[in-house]
Amino acid sequence: MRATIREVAREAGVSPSTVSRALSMPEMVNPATRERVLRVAQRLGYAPNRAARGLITGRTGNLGLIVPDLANPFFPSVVKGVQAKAREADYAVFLADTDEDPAAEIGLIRVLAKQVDGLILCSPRGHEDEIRELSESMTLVMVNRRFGSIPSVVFDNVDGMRQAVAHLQALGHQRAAWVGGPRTSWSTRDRLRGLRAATAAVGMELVVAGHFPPQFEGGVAAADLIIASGVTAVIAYNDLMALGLLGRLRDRGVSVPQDMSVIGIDDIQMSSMSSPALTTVSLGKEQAGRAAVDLLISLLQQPEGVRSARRELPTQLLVRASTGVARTN
Amino acid sequence: MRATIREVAREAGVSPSTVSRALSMPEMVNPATRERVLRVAQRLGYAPNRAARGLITGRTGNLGLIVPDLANPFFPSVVKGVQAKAREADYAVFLADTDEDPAAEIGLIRVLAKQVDGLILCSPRGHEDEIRELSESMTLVMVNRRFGSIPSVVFDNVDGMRQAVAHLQALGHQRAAWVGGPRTSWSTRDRLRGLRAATAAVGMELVVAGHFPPQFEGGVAAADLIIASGVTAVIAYNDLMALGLLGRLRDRGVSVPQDMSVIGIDDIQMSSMSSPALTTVSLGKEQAGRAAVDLLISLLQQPEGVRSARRELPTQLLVRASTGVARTN
DNA sequence: CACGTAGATGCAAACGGTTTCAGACTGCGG
DNA sequence: CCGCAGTCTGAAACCGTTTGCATCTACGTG
Repeated sequence: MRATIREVAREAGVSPSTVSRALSMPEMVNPATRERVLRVAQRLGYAPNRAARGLITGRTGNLGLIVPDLANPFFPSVVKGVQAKAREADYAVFLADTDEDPAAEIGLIRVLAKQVDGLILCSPRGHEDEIRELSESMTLVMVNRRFGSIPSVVFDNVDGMRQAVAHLQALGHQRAAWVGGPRTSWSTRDRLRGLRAATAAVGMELVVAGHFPPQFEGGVAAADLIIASGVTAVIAYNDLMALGLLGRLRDRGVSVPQDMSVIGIDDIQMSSMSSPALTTVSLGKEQAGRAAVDLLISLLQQPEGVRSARRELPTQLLVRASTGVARTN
Repeated sequence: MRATIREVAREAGVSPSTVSRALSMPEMVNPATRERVLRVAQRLGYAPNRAARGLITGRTGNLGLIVPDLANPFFPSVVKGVQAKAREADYAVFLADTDEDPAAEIGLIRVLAKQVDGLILCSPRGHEDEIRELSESMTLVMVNRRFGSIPSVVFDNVDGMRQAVAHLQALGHQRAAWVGGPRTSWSTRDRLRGLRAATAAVGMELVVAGHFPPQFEGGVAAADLIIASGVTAVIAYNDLMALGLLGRLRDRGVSVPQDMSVIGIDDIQMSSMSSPALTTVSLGKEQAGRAAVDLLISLLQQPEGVRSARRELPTQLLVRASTGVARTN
């Protein structure tokens, strides 16, 4: 079927070793023969079998990427970034979706681990101990989570929350609510931490509404609590939930932004299309994917040096139509 | 690092061949030894190296999946379906995103082809000849496209369009417009074909607005043409475009559904969240992904039999708030 | 002219499995 | 006691590469 290195060798009148060298260590072979080999390889459409190569080199040329839920538009964006960067570096990407299930996550990591050089865990929900243990037997990078010395790419949630709070304060809000995401999500904790710091700094009161599924429905479910709490502004764990809030608030006759200001996080595409358009803390999602691949590849190339590295990406508040001057009673 | 078959063999006091058999042809080995081997394998955490196995068996246990654009929510859904089904069948999935670029598509197919047993091409934009040629050297399944005898999974666009037109007719519409997707998309042609048949059958006039990018912006761009055309209803190639239409219509002061009815296709999540909520032709996206994997695996298992197979999935009109009784002048 | 050296190439082993083939062992009938 | 069939098992070849080492050639040098 496909040409093998032996056929190329025979056709070019050299040994397989020479073909191999002509392709991967060009300076070790006579320019004339190299030229001849390359031409034959070209003609036969030869490309080395990566599995066979991986067998001996111990490197597969594959990356693994694990995400909690592709149905949340945040993740496809990250995947796109990973994909693009990996392709540039000539890596292929294995993708797995855990459906927000920590157990499935660990299982998938285990099975994928054997087929890749490195793994990117996007917003992993698994237990710290398990991830830490895995990180000792393979190189992995986390996105949207940080603990221990495991390499990671995260967003500057603290600054993002600071911007959001500053915006609300400028609009005269004095009490704001936080609608949290999954209990197992690191970023929900990190964001809440940032929010606490930011509200405390400006003397704003913060009402914490607890944990909800990180989906549209989660926002819908949280809305009535928010209305009852008497705040004039609400910040949601992500845009999907913020949009859910928006929907339910409208149904309840609470007009946004006159009666209530709503801020999301992520800047997914549809948040610019809602009505009112959603004010949100924008994250460089594709950029995070690319950064994770960068980090992973640099770790793979390091002989056995620093096993730790961290990147923190900036966040930016995008003011749209869902925030306004606080209602004064 | 990881246990090899030889270590298991030594530990269990048998030869590597026996270990191999104990694992993959259980009935060929004495129950007692098999038991012993399995226990040792379990204890050592042994799992066969798939690359090594693939080298000799010629099967990698991997599937490839190529999509035009993960940023369009249609595709993540399909990916999810593929992913889930593949995992059940113990296949790992390579994912690639072509960014709607036919050239990149062909390139990615070529590079992925060598590392997988089969390939799923979702809404491929490439040229028929190239795909046909590729299909001869490997097993592939297309989703959302059909030509020649290449195995495929498609939606029953004709019936979907029929339902949409029937709905519009019942509301009294006499002139409707079609906003097409990419020229290279098979389904845009297929849908238009269905639409032509359906409108002709009921004596409705159809205005074809041409081709637009299959994104929100494409719908925005098409909106003014639609308004100018004087129709009372419009059907868009996909929901993203329909949402773009909705947005621009509102900006232009055209109220939906009083002045204009809008129908999308795909039933992506956000179409139920827009205002007004979008009437759309719902497609079983995850189901399509699963069906494609099913098909692919059955093709792989066939000794060399029928190389062709087709599945057509039903479509269903979902009436929401963006369609209403035709405006009477 | 003998010799050391450097550059280019080939040989063969290795990677971690699977599979063919043949041999060892068992139990059984003659 | 021998032969035979049947069941298990092990040795070895193989998949397609890479790579350490040996070989060979040609060349410059003393």
